Amino acid sequence: MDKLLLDNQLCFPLYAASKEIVRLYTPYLDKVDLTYTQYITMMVMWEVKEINVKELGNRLFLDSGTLTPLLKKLELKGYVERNRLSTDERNLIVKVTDKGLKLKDECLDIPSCVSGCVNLNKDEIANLYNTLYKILRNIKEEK
Amino acid sequence: MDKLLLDNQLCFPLYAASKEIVRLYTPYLDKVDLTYTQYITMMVMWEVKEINVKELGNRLFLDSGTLTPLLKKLELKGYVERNRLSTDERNLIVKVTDKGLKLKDECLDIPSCVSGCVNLNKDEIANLYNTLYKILRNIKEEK
DNA sequence: TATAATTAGATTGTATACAATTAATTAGAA
DNA sequence: TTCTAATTAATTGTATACAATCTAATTATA
Repeated sequence: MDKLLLDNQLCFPLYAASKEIVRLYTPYLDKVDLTYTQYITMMVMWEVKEINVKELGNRLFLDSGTLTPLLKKLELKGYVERNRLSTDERNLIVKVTDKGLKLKDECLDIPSCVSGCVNLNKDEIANLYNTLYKILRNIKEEK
Repeated sequence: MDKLLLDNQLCFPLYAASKEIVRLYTPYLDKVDLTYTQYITMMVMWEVKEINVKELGNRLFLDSGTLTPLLKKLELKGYVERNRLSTDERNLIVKVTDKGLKLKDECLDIPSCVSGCVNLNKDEIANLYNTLYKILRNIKEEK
């Protein structure tokens, strides 16, 4: 068995499926002028309202090299504010604006639109979800 | 149930796990001077020896915007040759070189190194593999 | 056969990703 | 307290990704 055959890789379909699903989001995200990465960033902001870059990066598995320019764009669009924490100026606090909160209403239908295209049954969804988070936990533990 | 909560997304752990696993490859791929995308491209080349950009893109779920610069880099490293098909000059034929074939020997241990870190059992691997390819098939059908 | 339509790659522009480094700030130890 | 270590973002550089456009080559068709 050839371990270097593309068909024998687990990572490749993961990589490809991830990209293809993100691509499915594009037409819907275009309508609200967000990229996929900006969209998941806003999800965190809708949930926590306020967070520093470090913790945001932990949740999204992204570092400041990705987040700094991305957050500047979200700030330009008026969805978040960026301010240093007065008690510890190393921390940049990202805070969702009213406009940012309102954006959520426009995104409500996006998840169902995309999940329709992926077309998995409930068991497959649950198993996939659990396995993916198991992978993420395993990798995080080894750091 | 909040459909726009990050924890309720299926795409997000897919996106994050994909990135994290690709990152696991990096130290091993650095040793053979390949990026992950270059690595999966070489996998196809090891299998088929010769292919045009279009078909390569179909297999890898990548387009010429990604592949053209990537293939030029692989050519610079001496792993592939790029030549137009004389019978139809629109086609660029990518052909693996002897040096490219030899590279495979240096990559033999990479899959097992990475799969060790992911740490899933056989059933989980099989289920994940099947579900991911089901997603890819479903998305491809809808195009 | 002349022209329109199609096809295959290449190019352009925008937006990630991430390693490595830097800068500013704070915490901690001598 | 003073100076070193650690922490947090920002920056730099390289490599994807991909939509949109462009160019050249080929095919289809009126």
